[in-house]
Amino acid sequence: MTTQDDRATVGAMHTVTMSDVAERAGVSSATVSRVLNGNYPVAQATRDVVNRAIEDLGYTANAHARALASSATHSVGIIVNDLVDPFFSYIVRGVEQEASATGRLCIVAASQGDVDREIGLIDRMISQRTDAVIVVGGGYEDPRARRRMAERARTLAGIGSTLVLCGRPSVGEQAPTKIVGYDNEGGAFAVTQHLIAQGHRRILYLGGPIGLSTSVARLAGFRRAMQSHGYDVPPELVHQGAFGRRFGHATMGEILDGNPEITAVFAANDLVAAGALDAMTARGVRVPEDISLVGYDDIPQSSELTPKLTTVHVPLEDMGRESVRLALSRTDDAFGRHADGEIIVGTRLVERESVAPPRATPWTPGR
Amino acid sequence: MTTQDDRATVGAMHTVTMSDVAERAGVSSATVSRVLNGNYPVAQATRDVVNRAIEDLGYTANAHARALASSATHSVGIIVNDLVDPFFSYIVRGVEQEASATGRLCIVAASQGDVDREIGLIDRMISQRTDAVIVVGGGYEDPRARRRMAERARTLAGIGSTLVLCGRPSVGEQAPTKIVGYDNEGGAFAVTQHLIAQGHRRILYLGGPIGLSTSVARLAGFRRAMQSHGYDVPPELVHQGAFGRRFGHATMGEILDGNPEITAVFAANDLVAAGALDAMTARGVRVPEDISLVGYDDIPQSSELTPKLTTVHVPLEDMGRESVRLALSRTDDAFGRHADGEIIVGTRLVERESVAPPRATPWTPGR
DNA sequence: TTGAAAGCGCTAACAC
DNA sequence: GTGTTAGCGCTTTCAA
Repeated sequence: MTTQDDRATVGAMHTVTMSDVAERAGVSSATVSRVLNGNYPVAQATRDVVNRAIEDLGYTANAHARALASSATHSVGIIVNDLVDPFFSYIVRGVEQEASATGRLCIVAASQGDVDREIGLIDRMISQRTDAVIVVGGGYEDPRARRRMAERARTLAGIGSTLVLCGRPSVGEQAPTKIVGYDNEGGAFAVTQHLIAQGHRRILYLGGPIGLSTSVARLAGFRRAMQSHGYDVPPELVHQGAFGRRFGHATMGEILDGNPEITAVFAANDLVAAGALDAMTARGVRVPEDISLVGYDDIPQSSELTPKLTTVHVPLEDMGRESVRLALSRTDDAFGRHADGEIIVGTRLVERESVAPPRATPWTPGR
Repeated sequence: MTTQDDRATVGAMHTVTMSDVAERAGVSSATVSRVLNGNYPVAQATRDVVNRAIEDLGYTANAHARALASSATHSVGIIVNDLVDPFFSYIVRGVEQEASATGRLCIVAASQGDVDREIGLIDRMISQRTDAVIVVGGGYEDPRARRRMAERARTLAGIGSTLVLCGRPSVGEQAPTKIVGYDNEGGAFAVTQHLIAQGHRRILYLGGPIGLSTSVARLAGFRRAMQSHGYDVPPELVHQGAFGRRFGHATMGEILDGNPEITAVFAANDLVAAGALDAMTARGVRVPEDISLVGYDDIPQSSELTPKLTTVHVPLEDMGRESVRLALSRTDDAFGRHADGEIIVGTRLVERESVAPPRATPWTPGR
C-alpha cells in the first residue's frame, strides 16, 4: 500500500524493495530482477521504464536477499594478525584488489594472534558464506588448532567455498585447503649463505615469536646454512621473541651492551631489523662497517632505511592476489576429498647496503 | 529428505540448515532459532538436545537468511584510499576493533582515490545494509560528488544506517551524516607558529594533493600563520602534488638542487616528511642543523626516523573507533532530518628532534 | 515452553 | 519477452 508521494528527497520510512520498483514500472518483479542482473533478454523499452523507476525510487538491491535466493555472496573473507603490520597490510591490499576486480567485497578481521579468536572469525566467515576465507601468516604447531582448522576447511568445502592458507603451513593432507606459500627455510638459508660468503661467522639470530611456523622455518634455514659450513650456533646468539620493531630495538640494545662480539645480525623480519638498526645507530655502531644486518620480507620501508636493508624479497601483494585467484579457480575433484591447489611463490635475496665483510676485530661496546 | 548418515567427517552435499538441526533434535526450527539467539526462554533439556544436534551436524547459521529475516546485519563498512598507507590502516584498525567489540564484521574496500569508485563502493555497502558506512580521508571540492554523497547519506539514513565522514568535511548541512574530524587548519597553524618561533622565515611547504580538502586546510593554516607574522609565502616555496613518500623524496631533491635558501620544511604529512628527510640526508643536509623539518599526522614511524620527527599528532586509531561508536549511537530525531553527531578529536604538536633555530646563513648546494 | 505459519526481498524455473 | 510461483534459511508473532 501507499505510493502516491514523490518526495524523492526524503528518506523513505519503508525500505524500497524490488516489488515497489515493479509496481512503479508496471511490470513484475521478475522483470526487474532481469534488468538488474542483465542475464535474460528484456525489451529495451521495459528496461528503460524499470531503470527509470529504480532511479526515481532510489532503489538499491538487498544483497542478503540476493545471497539467500541465489546462494552467491560475491565476497571473500580474510583474517590477519594485525592490520597495520606491513606484512599483513600488503597481503590484504592484494586480496582486496583481486576481490574487487572480480566484483567481490572483502570482509576483513584481525585475530590479534589469538588462535581461538581466529577460529571464531573463520566461523563468522562461514556464516557469511564467503566465496573463500583466507587465513594469513604463520601458525603454531598445535594439534588441537590444526584439527579445528581442518574441520573448518571441510565445512567450507562442503558449502562450495575454500579455506586458503596464505603463508601458513598445511593443517594436514586430508584437509581440503589451498595453499599460497613460499620457502621460508630456503630464503633464510640463502641470506645466511650470503653473510657467510662475506666472511661472517658469529651471527646473531634475532626475533620471531618462538614456535610460530614462520619463525621456526627461518631459524631452521639459518641453522642449516651455518652448520653446512661447520659453524656453531651458540644459544646465546639466538634471541627469539616477537616480529615487531620494538622487540628488535630493545633486544638488540641489550645484546650490544653485553659485548657479544658478533659481526652480523640476521633479523627474523624487516621490522625487527629496523628496530635493531636503530639500536645500533644509537650506540654508534655503524652498519655495515661494524656489524652487518639482514632482514626478511622486503617490505617497502626496508629500502628506505639508512643503510638500505639487504633482505629476502617476498611478493606480499601477489600472494594476496593469488590467494583469491586460487580459491576461485574450482578444480577439485567431485568428492572434494583431495586437497588440491598449492602455489609456492618465488622469493629472492635482495642485496642492498647493509652487508659488508666483517671487521678485523669485532665491534665492542667500549670502543 | 535423507538423513541416515553419520559420516560426520565428509563434507555434506546439502548445506545443513536449521530445519535439519530441528529434525535431528526433534523440535521445531523456531526452537532452534531460540536457543541460537538465546533471547527467549527454552528448557535446559531442549537446549541441550539442540546444541547436541548443532554439534553433530556441524551447523553454522546462514548470516544472510538471518539478516533478511531480522534486518540486522551486524556489519560496518569502511572505505579508504589505500590499505597500506599508515594513515588509513590505523583508522581501519580502530574501526575493526570497535566493530569486533560490538559483534560486528567489517567490510573494507579501497577507493584508490577515485571518486566514482568511492560512490560505487558506498552503493555496494548500502546493498549490504551495513550498520554504518565510514568514508575516510579528505575529499575534493566537487559539487557533483557532494550531491551524490548527500544522496547516499539520505538513503542510508532511510534504512536506519549512517554515513560517517571520518577526516572529511561535511557534504552539506542537509545531509544526515555524522562526522569525526580534527582541526587541520589549526594544527598546521600551530606547527608553523612553532617554526616561526624558532626563527624561521623562509619555510618550504611540501606535498599534499592539490585541492584535496586535507591539503587545502593544512596549507591554509600554514599561510595564516606566516601572514599573521607578516611573512611572505612566495609561490616558489609551495610545492603540492601528493601525500606519499616518493613525492617528498623526489620533490625535495629537485628543490634542494635549485638552491632555495630555505631554513625549514613543512611537509604536508609524515610520509612526505620521511621522503624529504631522505633527500636531504642523501645530499648531506643535516636535519635540523641545516634545515628544520616538520610533518603531520604523527604516524608511529615518525618517531623512528633519524632525527625523530616533530609533527602534529592525530589520534588515528581513536578516530576509527569513534566513527563506529558515533554511528551506532542512534540519537537523531524522529524524522531523520537533522544531521546530528559530530566529534572533533584533539590534535597536538609533538616536539621531537627535527626542529632547531635556523643557521646564520641558509644551507646552499655548493657548500 | 514450544509449534505453526507468515513473511524478509530476491532468484529461477516454468509457463504463456 | 514477461508473468507466476516456489522457494532460499531464518525470525517472529500468534496460539496452544
